[in-house]
Amino acid sequence: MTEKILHPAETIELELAILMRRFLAVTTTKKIGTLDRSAYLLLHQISSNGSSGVKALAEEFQLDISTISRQTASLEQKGLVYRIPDPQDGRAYSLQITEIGAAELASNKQARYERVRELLQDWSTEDQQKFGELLSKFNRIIV
Amino acid sequence: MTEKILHPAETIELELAILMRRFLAVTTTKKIGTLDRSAYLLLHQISSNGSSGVKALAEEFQLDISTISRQTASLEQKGLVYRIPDPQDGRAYSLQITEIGAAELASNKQARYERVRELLQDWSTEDQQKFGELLSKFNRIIV
DNA sequence: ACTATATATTTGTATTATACAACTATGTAC
DNA sequence: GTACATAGTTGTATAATACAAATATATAGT
Repeated sequence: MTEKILHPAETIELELAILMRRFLAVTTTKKIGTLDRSAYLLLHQISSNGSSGVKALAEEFQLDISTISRQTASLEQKGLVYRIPDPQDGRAYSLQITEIGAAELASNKQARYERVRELLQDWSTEDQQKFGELLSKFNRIIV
Repeated sequence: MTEKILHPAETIELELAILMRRFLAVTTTKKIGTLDRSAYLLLHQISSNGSSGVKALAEEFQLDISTISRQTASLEQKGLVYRIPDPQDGRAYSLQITEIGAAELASNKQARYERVRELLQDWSTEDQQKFGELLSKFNRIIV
């Protein structure tokens, strides 16, 4: 078996594709917790970066405004967020997390965290730290 | 701003979710090359791990057999793979990549690779290598 | 050899996440 | 005040998926 030696970027490209596939499969079927992918990140964003409107969220996640509009409507309908009309602009409003929303987010975060921690149990602390760092760094460049 | 200090696994959990979101957005809209996510990985798998049937591919990717069945049918219809009936079993067959398929795969791989290389241009070689390594390692544990 | 069961694959149907386009309501500029 | 711009919603289409039903072939038990 003559394994071709890959340039790091080739490895990363392929492994990213594989990671996507796996992760997508997992989060589509056996979803961890009660929040789906979009709900989890929306709540996280609203919770940690303060309230914001549909447009800003759409930009943050690079999704269509209509998509975010539906997703936030769903969150609102479930009582996880509520809207505050923008006093300056009658068309706009901003979203804030409710107590229930914050609790849901926290418990989901915990469940996901534990799942990852379990997966990483055999990794050295250095590798865990480095992986976190590099992922963050990578996320900041793929705008 | 009192930033909470995160355990590495918490960072990784969150950054993975963000990565998914971004990557998904990118590969859904501005798709690189002519192959979609599933086609790219299917071709890669068939090309590098030899021919296999729908069932094996479904297991590999943890997707439903019906999903793979449609995806491979689409690949076949585009002339990227062809089927060989299994001589032992009249129900089964295996898939092999065609010349066109191999060419498509190679050019897509190249385009994706270049995109990643561009993104990583400011990273040190060590970080690139380490990131590739850790991604591979992580992929192997999220079965 | 016959019948029941298991297996590989396909096809039908529903769901979900998404984008784009059309629409509504409100704001801004000339 | 009229025209244009903007925030958000709703209608519609598409793609990827899962689950269930169907088809064809294989295997096991009698």
